[in-house]
Amino acid sequence: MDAGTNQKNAKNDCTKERILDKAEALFALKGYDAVSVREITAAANCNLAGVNYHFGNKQNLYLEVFRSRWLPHAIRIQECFRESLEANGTLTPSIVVESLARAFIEGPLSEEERKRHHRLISGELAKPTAAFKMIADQALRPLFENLLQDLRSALSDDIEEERLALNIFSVFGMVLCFNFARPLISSFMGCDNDADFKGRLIDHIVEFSINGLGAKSKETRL
Amino acid sequence: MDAGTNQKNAKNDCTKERILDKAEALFALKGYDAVSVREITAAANCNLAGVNYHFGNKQNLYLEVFRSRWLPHAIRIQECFRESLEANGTLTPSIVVESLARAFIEGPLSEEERKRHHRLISGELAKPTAAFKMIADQALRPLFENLLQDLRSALSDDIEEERLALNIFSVFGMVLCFNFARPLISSFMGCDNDADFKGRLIDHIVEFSINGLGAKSKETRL
DNA sequence: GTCTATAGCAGGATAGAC
DNA sequence: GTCTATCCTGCTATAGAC
Repeated sequence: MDAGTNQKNAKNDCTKERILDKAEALFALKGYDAVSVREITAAANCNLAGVNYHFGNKQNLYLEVFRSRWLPHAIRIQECFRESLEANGTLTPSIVVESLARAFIEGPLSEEERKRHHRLISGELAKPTAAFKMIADQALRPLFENLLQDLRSALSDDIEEERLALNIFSVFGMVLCFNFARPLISSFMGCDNDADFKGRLIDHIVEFSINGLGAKSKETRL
Repeated sequence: MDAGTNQKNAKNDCTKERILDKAEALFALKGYDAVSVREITAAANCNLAGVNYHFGNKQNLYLEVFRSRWLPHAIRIQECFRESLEANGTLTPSIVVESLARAFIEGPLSEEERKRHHRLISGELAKPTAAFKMIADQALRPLFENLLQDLRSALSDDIEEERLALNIFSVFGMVLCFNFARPLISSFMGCDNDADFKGRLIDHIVEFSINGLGAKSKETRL
């Protein structure tokens, strides 16, 4: 399928990398406990013992999937977000929200990559494992801190810290939910889950959020 | 712990019910695949064979947990929501949103029940099994259809159907995310996840949503 | 670095006594 | 309806040949 032609793949498309690829796909699809090492090695077309040789045990393989696959994808998404902010120049609330929504819903990843990425994080949010601390420290919290700064300068600066944080989680919650429950949503709404729907989704999130955020900059009560 | 004294428990607090109770708790805590039948029967203080005798197999036990535990809780939450709507008389957007958020975040369930309830549905949203169809048909879709009606009459009635549905998912997404990622959120925000925080969360959701919704009734473009 | 072979154990499920 | 005893499959992990 993936006809990698660069030098890196020529050497790296070895057993270890194939195992990581298949492990990522299977863990995303079925969750840690539902996937066996046998299933992974069979899919990777290598021997059962390969996982223990390269990663020590199944747990470490799972962690390595997050370290070497999930995390780089998260960083690409966040870079896409920041590039969009910089391309726009001034920070307005709607630019921040639209850049964020677009990076996560359309973003730099392929559709398959995006799906795997979100299924992996969904699993960790639902039932955190050792991988959770890593992704919280290295991806989620830095993003949260950046968003705090971005929105603080985009909104009036007398906004209460807690309200600012709740605003971020509201926007982020919408983005996450629309990603992770999108099949349910398009099924209930009776429309296709295609690129056009994604675009309308982003428009909606921006519009909905700006009004929610916007009111905060006008009022000083509480 | 649970000193049930009514007649129903006197007869029903038998092996079958104990298995269901422990299965609900364990499936919520660790997910289907990570829980063994041995673990459940040990917790329920009964024999290993009890699960197969009463439920046929592990899958059916899981389904029965949703049928006999999750679904009744979902119905109690929705009843709480509708009672709140009726107690308020006229349907305004803020009454609909506040009633919804309150029913799901504070609601009629105990803290433990609520936690189990949300962990079970999170697991099904992340990795749907046969239980998903049941809860979608019998709980999620009816709630969605009711909310469509409620909000249509609370907002201007020339609102586009898709926008109405997206509004519902936005509000619902915030409620779900604040439930299911609340430990993460209070950790990032550095505040306790107590009753007072829940109250502020509900206020925030209402305020944020009303501004997001409100704009829709003013504009007719697109 | 990759393989075969296997140890050692935990899983779901069943048969049959009580 | 509950128990014991057991089957058998599938799992992770390891030892050791190549």
